[in-house]
Amino acid sequence: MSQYNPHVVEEKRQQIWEQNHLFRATEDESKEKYYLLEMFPYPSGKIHMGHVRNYSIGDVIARYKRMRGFNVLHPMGWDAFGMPAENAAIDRGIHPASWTYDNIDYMRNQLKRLGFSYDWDREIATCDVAYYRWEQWMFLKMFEKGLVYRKSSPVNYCQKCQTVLANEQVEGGACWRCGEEVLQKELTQWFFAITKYADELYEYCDKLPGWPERVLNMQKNWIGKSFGVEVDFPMEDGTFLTIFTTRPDTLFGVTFMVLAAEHPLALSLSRNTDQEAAVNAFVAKTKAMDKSFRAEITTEKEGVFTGKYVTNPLTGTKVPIFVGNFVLMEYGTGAIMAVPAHDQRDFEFAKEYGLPVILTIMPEGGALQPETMEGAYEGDGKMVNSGPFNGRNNREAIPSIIDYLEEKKIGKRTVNFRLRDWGISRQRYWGAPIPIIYCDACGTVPVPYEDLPVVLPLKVEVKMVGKSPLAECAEFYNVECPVCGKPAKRETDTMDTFVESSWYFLKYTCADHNEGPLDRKRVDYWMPVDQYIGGVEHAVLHLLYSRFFNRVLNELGLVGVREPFENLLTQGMVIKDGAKMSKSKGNVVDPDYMIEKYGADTARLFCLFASPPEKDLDWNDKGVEGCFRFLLRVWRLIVERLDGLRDVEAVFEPLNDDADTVQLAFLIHKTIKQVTEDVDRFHLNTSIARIMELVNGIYKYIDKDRKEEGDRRLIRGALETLLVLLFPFVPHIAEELWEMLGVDGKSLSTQWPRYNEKYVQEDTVLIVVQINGKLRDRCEVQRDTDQEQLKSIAYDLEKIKKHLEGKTIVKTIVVPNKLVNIVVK
RNA sequence: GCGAGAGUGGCGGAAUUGGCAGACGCACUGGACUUAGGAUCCAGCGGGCAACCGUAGGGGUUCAAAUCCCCUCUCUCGCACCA
Repeated sequence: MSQYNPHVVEEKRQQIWEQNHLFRATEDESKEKYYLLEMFPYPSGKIHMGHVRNYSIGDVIARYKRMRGFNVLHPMGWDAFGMPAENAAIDRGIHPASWTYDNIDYMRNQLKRLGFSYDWDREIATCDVAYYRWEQWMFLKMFEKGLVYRKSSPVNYCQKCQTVLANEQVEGGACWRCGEEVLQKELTQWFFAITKYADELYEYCDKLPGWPERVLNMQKNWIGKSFGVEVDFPMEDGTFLTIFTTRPDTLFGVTFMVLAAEHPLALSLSRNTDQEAAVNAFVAKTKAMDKSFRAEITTEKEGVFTGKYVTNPLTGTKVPIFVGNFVLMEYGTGAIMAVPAHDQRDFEFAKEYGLPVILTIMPEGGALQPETMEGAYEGDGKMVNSGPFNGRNNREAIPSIIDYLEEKKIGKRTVNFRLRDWGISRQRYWGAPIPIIYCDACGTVPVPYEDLPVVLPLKVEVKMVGKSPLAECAEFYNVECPVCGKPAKRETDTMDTFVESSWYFLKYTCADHNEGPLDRKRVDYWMPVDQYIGGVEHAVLHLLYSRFFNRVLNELGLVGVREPFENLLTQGMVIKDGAKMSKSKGNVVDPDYMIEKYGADTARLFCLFASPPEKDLDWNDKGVEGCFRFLLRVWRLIVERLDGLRDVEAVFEPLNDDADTVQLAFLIHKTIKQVTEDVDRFHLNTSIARIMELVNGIYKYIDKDRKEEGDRRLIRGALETLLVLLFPFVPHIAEELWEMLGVDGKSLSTQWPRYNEKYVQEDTVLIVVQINGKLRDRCEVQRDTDQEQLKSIAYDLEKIKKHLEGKTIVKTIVVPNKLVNIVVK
């Protein structure tokens, strides 16, 4: 009898798959397509368990969908530009390109050894010129449409990575990649106008039922849509100070105004007044303050009077204008109306500077006094001190207040977003060059389409100098102006690597297409992605950028759909000893080691079985061993009985009335049903549990020596079913055993089994008998026994009789085929 | 602070709709086979001698609640002076 040797089995199967190009996808209008995508990895060196998990989940679905008859696209590639390649170059003197391509070779081999069913013919690496040249093309198109622009503004800067970061790449004031504190720097940078799509990106969150609520909330939160009103407060010189507020119901309580230090009026208002020196000093001090410190909620609220006043357009009251450290120039108009009675920040500021507090909302049944308040009242209630709106509920009054403001031309309805444009300039080498030329005479000139690609030069010394290494490469940046022919300079910044990942899913659909950016016909065949699988860490990065980019490409006529990802599954992290697996924590389990010790099938099985895909997975070496043992058990189940089963023809129903035999038939069909339903809703862990139960059931059945022909045929049917169900999860061992069984003319991987309704529902059902909702007994009865009969059966049970002694039956609830509940007093 | 999600045996986790709580696996205990067992097989495995009690805690709805509602606590994640 042959031993289970995963290495031999896996190598053999993988060779066969590769030789036969089994996972190659071709566009075929006659078949229903299914585009399954897992987030592509960064080629950092080796894959980690998070990858194994992500791709194991994906592979189950890919194989399952193929077995269900779908034309499946399941591609893989490399998010190959980025900082670590440069760091390796600096640390070890290896060129980023060779470091990257070596890693890709190694990791591709790892993925192949895990047996994932990718169409490797469509593999892409984003650092290939053939890829990024079309990104440059897209950049130029966006430039023409005004969707990419250059401006000077304060940007996030990581000292350690020596580059600018997008807002989405700053996590709690620190660099998302290295954790270094992020500084603010005034720089001229390129931006993608993602804010033009803010509203649509926000509103479509409600049209993505296939996405996890959590991710949609994070996106909505990030985009930050808020409804309010812009109100013009007249100033003494006849101009207006415009503010944005979501709380027009507190307008009557405004006692002062606050400008951001960066507000254009901050300095000009006090010019040539007594307050000038104080304001100048305050503005200088505030601007110099570290942004993350300034944004700290606990930072004390400070400000200075500008010497000027505005008039409250509703009350006619004169209120002073301050410059304050807690107002953000980036949000709204950079100026606020302050209502200390109903906003805690304003309250603190008012207390500090002795400003009045006017109450405009009274809590239900309350009697707040401005003099005795210890904090702002931010709840709802009845409006007071509010002229015509007195007595109304503040929330309900808001629409009519805004109507009133609009009518009087004091204000207008406005929607404000938190989202900022996406800064994509990176002062780094290993990225796609931005196809722009600066000419003293002609200004900013896009590289002509016929001059694309702007190839990233390989002969560049990579080092950390605070600017792009390309800025030191004269052959690169010295060019002729495409317009006037005079000497000009190339842009030396490269694009954020998130630009590459914003459209890679489109490139897969037509990876070999080089005559243009994308082959619309093939794009439209495959798009949208039916199922996307990846980590939740990209909820507001990649997943938001991609939605934006896809819209732009849709408008450029390159894609038919507006939303790229129909369904999204965010898998949990891999945890060990209470912490995320990571090199720095020293708790990593190396996939190579797992393959070496147990084989790919075991590694995959454990990742799938130990927890449901969307939850964190707690790594457990003993659990891995259990999975290996299970595969051994399956192996033995078949191999030990091969001789007696090889020439038997499978049946999937009992050929005699033997109770055990009938039961086995039921088990087969029930397992098919449950596994199908569970895989369909991504309950992969319970699918595997069901299959384990099937194995246990088969063992139990064959425990009694089954000599009868009919019984043997059913065993054969059970084993075939088992292997087919196992195939998406552990394809190597399943296929190997299938071959050993010698199933003529039937392919394991093309047929997902169907269950027979007849063997899913038994003729008898177990009825639970409760008294006052507590389980007292059970009994087996014929399916669909009528209610009255059920009642009398229940009353007749010994245990029930005992419990009923001396009690009065109030009523009896009968749930057909399920339970009887007797209510007694 | 705001928003979202979660809390079930020693552990990972089951329980489409309110209807047998703890499937499946790990760990553990006992036994069988064995020169040996870290292999395999069999049995047991929430607590309690029991009646009973048990899904973070408290209240409610219901014939019936892990599941629905309210309050409290704890944890995780995201955003955080966003006006």
